[in-house]
Amino acid sequence: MVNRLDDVVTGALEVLDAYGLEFCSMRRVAGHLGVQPSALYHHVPDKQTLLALMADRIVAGVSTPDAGPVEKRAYALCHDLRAAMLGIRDGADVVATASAFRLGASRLEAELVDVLGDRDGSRTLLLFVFGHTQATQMHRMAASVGAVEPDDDLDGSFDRGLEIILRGLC
Amino acid sequence: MVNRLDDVVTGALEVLDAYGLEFCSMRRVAGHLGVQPSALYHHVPDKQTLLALMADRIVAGVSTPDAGPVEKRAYALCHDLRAAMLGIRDGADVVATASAFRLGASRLEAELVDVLGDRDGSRTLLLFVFGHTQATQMHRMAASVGAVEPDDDLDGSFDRGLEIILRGLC
DNA sequence: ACCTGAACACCGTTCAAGT
DNA sequence: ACCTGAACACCGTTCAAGT
Repeated sequence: MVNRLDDVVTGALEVLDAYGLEFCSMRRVAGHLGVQPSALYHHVPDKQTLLALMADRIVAGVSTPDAGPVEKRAYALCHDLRAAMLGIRDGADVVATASAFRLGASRLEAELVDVLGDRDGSRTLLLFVFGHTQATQMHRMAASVGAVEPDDDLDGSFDRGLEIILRGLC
Repeated sequence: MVNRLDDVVTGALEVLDAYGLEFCSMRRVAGHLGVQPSALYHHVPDKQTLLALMADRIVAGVSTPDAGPVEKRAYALCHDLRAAMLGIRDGADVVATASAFRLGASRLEAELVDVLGDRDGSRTLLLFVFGHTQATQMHRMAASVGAVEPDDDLDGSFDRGLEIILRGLC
C-alpha cells in the first residue's frame, strides 16, 4: 500500500474522530493505514508535526468574509472556526494546542488582525474561541457519557462571550 | 518511607517544576518519592485526579480582594491567578486543563461571578486568562531554548486583553 | 520513495501479597 | 494504612535493511 503525506493526515483525522485524541497514537494511525508504525516517520518527523498538520486541515475551510461591517466579519469568522473544531472529535484540543505554539504567527490570527486592526483584540478573541470551544466539546463528551448534566445553552454562552469582547473592542 | 496524599501532591509538583508536564509521569513521581509506581494508587485513583489536586494546590493562594471597585477586584484576581500559574513550570497547562473539566463549577469562577454578577463575563475572563497564560508560558519556554525570538511585551498584551474584556463588561 | 522488522526506553494501571 | 513485585497492554522513535 502506498501513502502520501496527505493520506497520512487523512488517516490520522479518521482515527481522531473515531477514537479521540487520547487514543490517536502513531501506532493506531499506522494500523489504520495498514502499515508499520515506523513507516509514518517517512512522511513526518514526529507526532507533534502530524498534529499540527491535522490542525491545519481542520481549519482549512475557515476564513473571513470580505464584505460587511467589521463586527459582523469577526463574528462570522469566530463562528466558522468554532463549527470547524466542533465538527471532529477533540478538534478544539488539537487546533488550540497547535495554535498556542505559534500564537502571533497563525493564519487565522493574521486575518483577524486585518479585519479588526488590533493585535491584542484579535488574540483575546481567538483565545476565547479556543477556550470556550474546548470547554464545550469536553462538556458534550462528558454529558454524552452521563458524567454531567447537559448544559443546553453553551451556544448562547459562546455568543454572549463573543459580544462582550466585541463590545470592548469597537 | 511513609507518604500521605499531601506528600504525593507535593512530590508531583516538584517533579513538574523540575522536568515539565511531559515528563511528570506516575513512575517518575513515584521514583522521586522513593516508592514503587503502584504505591501511588493507594493515595489517588488515577493520574487525572492527581493532576486536579496539583491544579488546586497551584491556585490555592489565589483569591479576590474583598474591597474596592468591581473592576479593580476582577483585575487583581486575574493577575494573581496568572502569577500563580507562571510560578511553576507548565502551571498554566495543568490548571487550565483541570479547570476546563469543571467549567461552571470551579471556585475561581464562582468568586468571579460573585464580583462581576455576570456568568458569561466571568467565564470569558477566565478563559482569556488561562489561554493567554498558557501561550505566555509556552512562548517563554520556546524562547529560553532559542526556538523563537523573545516577545518582551507579553505582560502588556495580557493587560490590554484584560482591559478589552472588562471594558465590554462594565 | 515507501516500507518492514526488530529493538530501546519508556508509559498508566491492576492485583495479589507483604508489614 | 501503606507499600512491594510482577505483570499487562500499551507508547514514540530509531535504524538497518528491503523493494
